[in-house]
Amino acid sequence: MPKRVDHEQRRRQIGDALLRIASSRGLQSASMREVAAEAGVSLRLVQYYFHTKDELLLTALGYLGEQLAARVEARIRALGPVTPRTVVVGTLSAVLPTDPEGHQLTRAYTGYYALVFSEPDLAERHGTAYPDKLERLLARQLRQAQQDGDVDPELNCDVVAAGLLALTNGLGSSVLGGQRDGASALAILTYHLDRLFTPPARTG
Amino acid sequence: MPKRVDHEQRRRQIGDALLRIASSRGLQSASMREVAAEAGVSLRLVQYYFHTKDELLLTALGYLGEQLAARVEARIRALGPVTPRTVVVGTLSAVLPTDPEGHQLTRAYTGYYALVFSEPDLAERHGTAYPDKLERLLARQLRQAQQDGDVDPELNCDVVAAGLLALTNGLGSSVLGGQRDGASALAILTYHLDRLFTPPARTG
DNA sequence: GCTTTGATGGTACGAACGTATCACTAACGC
DNA sequence: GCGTTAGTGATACGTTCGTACCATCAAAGC
Repeated sequence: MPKRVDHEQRRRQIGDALLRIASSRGLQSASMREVAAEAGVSLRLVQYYFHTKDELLLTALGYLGEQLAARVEARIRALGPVTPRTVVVGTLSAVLPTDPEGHQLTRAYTGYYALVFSEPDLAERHGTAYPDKLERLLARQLRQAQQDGDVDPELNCDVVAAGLLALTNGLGSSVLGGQRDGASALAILTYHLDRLFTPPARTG
Repeated sequence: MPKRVDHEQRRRQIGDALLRIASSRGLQSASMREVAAEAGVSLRLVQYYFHTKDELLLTALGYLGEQLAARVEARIRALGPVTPRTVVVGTLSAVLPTDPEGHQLTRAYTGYYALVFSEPDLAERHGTAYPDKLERLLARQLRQAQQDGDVDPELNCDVVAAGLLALTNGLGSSVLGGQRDGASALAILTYHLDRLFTPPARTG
């Protein structure tokens, strides 16, 4: 055997190069040759570690998911004590492209989202359950907040959670589309979250 | 001169073929050859009426905008008397993929949205002001509703309008992604609109 | 009636893509 | 120490793309 190279490290290096391209020039500019150049390796190397392009795309998508999960977790922890409100705010604000990392994540995810339309079978080989899980987590936190008296008990948590996630995704799209910047998107999200987490002022 | 053909009609025929492909197989499957086949004409014809592919894409995007505007207008009229509420509900529900036409529109728009990431100069040659105009229209209607006493006067209409549009776009994306169907997306939108258009129950 | 010109068909060209093939290098097993 | 094999390089193949080129046909102008 030859040089004994760490395969996982090499795969990460190449997968990260793909994600970098996806967030800068767009995912569909991420050809095998472009990825190889970005990673500083030869085209053959990319083929060697990923037998096909679909395998590369799927693997990189996995890395992207890990990145996002770590970002969400870091956000929540940075918000101090873990309460339903901090979990919801942290999760949603982490998804928003408010900083370069968020921008990169959103851009890459959008690229994958668009890719599914042309290659629907790609989604089947990858658990698309991620948004569903996020939605259920948000709904659970909202129900807890209701019990804590921080959210109007008459609200339908499932519907509100779905709405919050859709709102955040829509805001992210508008930022990527250049319609507004990350700060104002975050302000809009915060406005709605503040309204949500204020108990109904029944005394006027 | 030869057959004296109606150019505008031919351009529509070809542009509509592109939009059909965009909503069925995805916009990036809409090659010049595919469009020609879908329109039932030769590749040369497509080149004749659209000197370049960008011109075809831009023209078809214009047709798409007209289609959406007509749909929005029809929705509002179908809701009966023109009030701020019917305008807001009609506009947002028209954008949602609740029926085949809405599905087609959303799919095509999503394709264009994704295209802008790889060809940013394409957006510059096309007034991207459409979402902004929609947002301002919604904000105006909300302010009117506030004056009519149908909406909490303490709400920030600009922020709420932006939120509603983002919510609707996010819901549309989730439908296209197969996460939920158009009916439940409409239910979520309606839930939030109902909450918005109910004056604050200050009397409990 | 011939010529000009708008409309159309067929096909070729160069580039980029994903993938496959062939050749070579260097380290480990025995 | 030498053959086996993991790792790497260069390049070729077939396809698809946008676009360009050449030929043809038919209607209008004089």
